Amino acid sequence: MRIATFNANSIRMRLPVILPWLTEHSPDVLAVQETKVQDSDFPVGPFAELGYHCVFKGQKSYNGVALISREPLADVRSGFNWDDAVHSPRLIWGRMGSVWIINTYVPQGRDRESEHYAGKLQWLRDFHSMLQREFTSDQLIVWLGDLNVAPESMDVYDPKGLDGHVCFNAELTELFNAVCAWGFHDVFRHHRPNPGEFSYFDYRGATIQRNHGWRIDHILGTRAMLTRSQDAWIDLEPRKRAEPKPSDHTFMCADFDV
DNA sequence: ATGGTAGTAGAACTA
Repeated sequence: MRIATFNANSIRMRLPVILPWLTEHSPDVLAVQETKVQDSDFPVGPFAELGYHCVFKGQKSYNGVALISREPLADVRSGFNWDDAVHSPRLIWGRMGSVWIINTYVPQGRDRESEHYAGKLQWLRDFHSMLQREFTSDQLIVWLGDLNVAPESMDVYDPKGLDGHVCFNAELTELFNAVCAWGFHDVFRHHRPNPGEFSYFDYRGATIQRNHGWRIDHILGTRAMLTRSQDAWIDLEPRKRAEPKPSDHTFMCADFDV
């Protein structure tokens, strides 16, 4: 089973990137964040032509998540509570056979002093509660998406200069590790232990050429998924190209013997 | 360099 994640920064603008990538890499499931489209306007047709099914929860302009899969997903839910209007465009999950796929777009937080950062921390606590309520850690579960957390110093290009950022600080790391202690392991890092591997590069400042990136997109798995994982990688090619226009994030992908 | 770029909007906002 091949599972991938991609923050599209508008799924409609990114169709020329996503559709060829699906054809080339044939993931069983692609989790997308920042679709930036309300459900009535989601571009299901182009994915159907490639044989992919879509479930999604979005809104105008901001946020929005989707799961794009070869086979239809079962037991699809979004938000912390079914169809919750506030949280749904950031959380959608479903089941593919015995494997649960949880796709999240964790709030970025804007700045440390804002209520948005406090909301980010609360969002992670609510997510933790959802895990405890809905799942057990002995299940086959993948948690992936744009988590807006760089867990370790090696996950940012300048750990000294960026320390304290809303996506890279000790308080956030502690909370993130507490959520992961429920039962999630870093599948990407397990297979790629070396520094310098990033999934996000700011549009501003030729960051991709200098490898000035962040690893804030993640593929995590319960112990049972980690032991079944075979490989994981980041595909930088779509971010490097000028055309078709890239997202500021790129694809992370993992293979599992399931 | 409190800048820079991109997307959604159709002026600011979010990232």
